[in-house]
Amino acid sequence: MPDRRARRHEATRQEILAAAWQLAGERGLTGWSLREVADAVGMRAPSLYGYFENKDAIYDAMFAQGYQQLLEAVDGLPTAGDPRTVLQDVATAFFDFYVADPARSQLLFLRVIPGFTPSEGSYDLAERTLDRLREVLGSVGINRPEAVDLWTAVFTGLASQQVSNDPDGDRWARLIEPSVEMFLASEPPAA
Amino acid sequence: MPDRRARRHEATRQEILAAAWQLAGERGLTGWSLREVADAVGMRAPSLYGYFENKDAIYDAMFAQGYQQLLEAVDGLPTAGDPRTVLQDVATAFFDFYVADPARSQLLFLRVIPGFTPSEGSYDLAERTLDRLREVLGSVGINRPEAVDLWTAVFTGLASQQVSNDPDGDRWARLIEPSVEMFLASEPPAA
DNA sequence: GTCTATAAATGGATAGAC
DNA sequence: GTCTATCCATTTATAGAC
Repeated sequence: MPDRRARRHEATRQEILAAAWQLAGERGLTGWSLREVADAVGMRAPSLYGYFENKDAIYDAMFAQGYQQLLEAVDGLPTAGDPRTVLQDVATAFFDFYVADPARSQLLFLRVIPGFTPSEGSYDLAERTLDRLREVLGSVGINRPEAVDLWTAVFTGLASQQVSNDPDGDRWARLIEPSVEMFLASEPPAA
Repeated sequence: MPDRRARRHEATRQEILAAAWQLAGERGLTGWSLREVADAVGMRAPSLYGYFENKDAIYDAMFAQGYQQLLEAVDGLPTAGDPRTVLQDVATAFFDFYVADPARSQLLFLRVIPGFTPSEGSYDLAERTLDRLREVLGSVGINRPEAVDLWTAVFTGLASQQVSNDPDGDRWARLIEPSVEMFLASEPPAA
């Protein structure tokens, strides 16, 4: 068990990240400054440097945290069982995750921040998340690498269109089910 | 025929836009300043204000120009004929357009710039481009609005995955043809 | 039409006191 | 661990001379 000081430090880090997420959600992924984050947690900007080396380190922690959240969302899903049901569930979970926080999705799935590259550790987490998706799809007989790539393209595409072109509606959300059917028809699960 | 002065003015505007595209391509859509654009065209930053009201006006002109380019790419495509061929052509044309300039694609298809909204005129151009796509798809019997939405989702998805996850390869490009087949199987062209 | 000069604000980041 | 003070660079944008 870590000592009190280390835990307090970690708690403050989380507060800072929460404030950054909030601002990113309100003003766009790149639409906030360190001063604003500091204000939001009741600090002055220089104090942030006791918790993060620089702004990119905050983005990196957000990147890792975002994939951690996605990993948990995918982990909570049932595997095996009726392929149609499993695929609808994972498709819906991913879609919901994507549209729930468009700024987060830009950070995780698009290359939007000039000069920012995730650290090796954060990137590993992204890999593990994709591995977990492969497990879920594999559990219902979707194993071809090309099928997995097609799956990610279709559902990032649906979610991205939803966010960009109908942010308050469900124009593309309604296409999740037909998309799964389309996918299943062209990619019949192997035994 | 406009007088020499107006034409020179327009030519300089185009030079400025070309420089902005170049910088956006090299450093990301938001990774450049007015000063750098000015340098690239051999001006000082304040002189740009003789051609564009502000930076967002440059983004707006780029937005319009990008959709103009897409419109021309779609207009150059054959309509009618074998549905499979027509759809492969339009899918490939769109995919190539998207990956040819990821910064342009972020501007046109994603909401990446904090605070920027295209002007009404520029947005109209985007609408006309989508109308033209509807014509092409309609020419081979794809008319249902949901089918068009699904089409845009699938192919923005493929292209976006290609750019973000395999920028120098063809991992998702190779899925264009199977995706068209998948789409056709689930959305048989109406007579 | 382009320049110099500069405003006015904002940004990330560091030094050093407490 | 947090602060004040400040650096230093950068940004968009304007005023006014040439």
